[in-house]
Amino acid sequence: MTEMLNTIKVKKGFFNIRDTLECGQIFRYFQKDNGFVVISEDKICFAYEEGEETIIETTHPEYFRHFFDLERDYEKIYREAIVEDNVFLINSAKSGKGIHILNQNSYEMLFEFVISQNNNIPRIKKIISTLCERYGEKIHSNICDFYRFPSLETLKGISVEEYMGMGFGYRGEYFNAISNSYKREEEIEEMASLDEEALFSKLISLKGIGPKVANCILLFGYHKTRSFPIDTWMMKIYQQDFGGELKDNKKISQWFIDKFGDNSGYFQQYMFYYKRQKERELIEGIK
DNA sequence: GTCCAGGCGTCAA
DNA sequence: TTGACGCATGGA
Repeated sequence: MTEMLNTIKVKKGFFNIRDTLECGQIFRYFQKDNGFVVISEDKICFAYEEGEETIIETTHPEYFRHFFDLERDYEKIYREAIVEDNVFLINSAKSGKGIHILNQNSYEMLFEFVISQNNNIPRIKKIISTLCERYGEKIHSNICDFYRFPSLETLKGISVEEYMGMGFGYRGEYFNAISNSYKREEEIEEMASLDEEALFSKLISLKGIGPKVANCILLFGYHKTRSFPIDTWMMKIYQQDFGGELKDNKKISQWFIDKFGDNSGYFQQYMFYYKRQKERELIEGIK
């Protein structure tokens, strides 16, 4: 059942595929040849740059047009960032203006970001791909065969020991507890109708989800942009580049949301990515 | 070997 | 309410 590969073409000005994928919002992608393979639900695409355009090849063009958030005016967001009164934000926006916030599956985001806590990105990706290969449905496609993220029913059947065997560490307990606290996978999708506050409190009531992970799920799983994840990197930014003195992560997050409103999530992502890039450059410079 | 990672739960004070 | 601590694991 091979279907036709369709092609989406996007102007590169305010869409950069590498920055969008590498800015820490997605774990299910990898480099191949001159581009990137991206997996979501039971769908896959291959994206690469050619001249002034980004080309996305897929049998599900409508899905990935929305997935990459191509309908939104990112130039507007960028323009609103560069008139803010903070030089670090302005530099971040100039550097990362091609970042889009993806529209990912909220069920997958919820579980994947539980793995992210106190963990590094390469390792998060590795754990997720092991989980999918071992327990996910195999999907065939013209781009390459891949494995779907395991269903809720499947997750319920995985023991803590099996999670440990995949490198989950103590997060295995959380997967066990959270998967058993839902009856149907759709319950997680359906929470999209809640407002930020209600959704946030539902999420942090789950074992293993605190304010940081909840904010990531709000932003990356539900596209609620009035959210602002505070991790170790954003804490550095808050202290070093905004002169912040609050200690409580929840309060710091709220402080940024009060400042940036509906742009919070986008600006957060510009800055997170930029800070990590600068750090890497610094390390490269020392070598 | 040591430090740290897109933190959180627990338990004292 | 806040602060300290332990937690599994592997990347750098």
